[in-house]
Amino acid sequence: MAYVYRMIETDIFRALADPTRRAVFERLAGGEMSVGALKAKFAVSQPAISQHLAALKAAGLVVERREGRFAYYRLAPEGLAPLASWVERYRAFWPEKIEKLKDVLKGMDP
Amino acid sequence: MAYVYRMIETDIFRALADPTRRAVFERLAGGEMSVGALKAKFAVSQPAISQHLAALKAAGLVVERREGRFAYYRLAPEGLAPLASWVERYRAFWPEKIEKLKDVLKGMDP
DNA sequence: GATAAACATAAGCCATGACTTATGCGATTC
DNA sequence: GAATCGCATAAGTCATGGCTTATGTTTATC
Repeated sequence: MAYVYRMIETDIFRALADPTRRAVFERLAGGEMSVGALKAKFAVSQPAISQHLAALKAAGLVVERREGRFAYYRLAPEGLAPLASWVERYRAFWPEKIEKLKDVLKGMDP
Repeated sequence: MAYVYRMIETDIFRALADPTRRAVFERLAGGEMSVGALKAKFAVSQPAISQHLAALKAAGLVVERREGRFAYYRLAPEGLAPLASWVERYRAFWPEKIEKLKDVLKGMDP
């Protein structure tokens, strides 16, 4: 009976822990993309992209849309909800000034 | 010149991706703890705990306080700021109703 | 000052992960 | 309908990760 419940947070953290895979996720923030178009943006093989997408999909972070022989992937941002929730839980421990730091960091990112 | 800049997000995601290590972090939310006290809460060896703490510390998620031969660790919740910032960036993509889902999830966690 | 306690570090083991090339499979094109 | 395209899956390789059992190292105890 051990380990009956998989922790979705683990899947999400793991999916986003790899820099390439996280970059794929971030790319998709620009809009829906086919696997081939996505592959063109990275220095890895097509199977590698497919494998990353499968991991992101399993974590609930992207969704697939089939159209003929093409597969289009787009963000499933609601998949981040458990992650946001997890972080939120520890926001209670933050000193007030951290809120400002967070805003600064937000501004820093492209 | 490649890979000069380490991504702090990667360290944070990686640190929290392991269930045991994340559990250690969550434990520390209950308050400062010595390594020995922490070890008593988990079914792993003392070196394993020390290694997890080292990873969390390297990611900026906990801080160490030395007192004689004891080492006390406590949360550095501000270390979550880059993570919160990262999530925040994609909150823009969320549908409105997700905010409610997040609250539900928050209520579910112990 | 020798012993023990609390913790960190070293070294080794085994599983997993991220990548590759090779292959399969449905959809299109000729 | 044979060849090609777009993608997924299989299989293999190499590096990394998390764990273990030693082995320090520093501080307290006798």
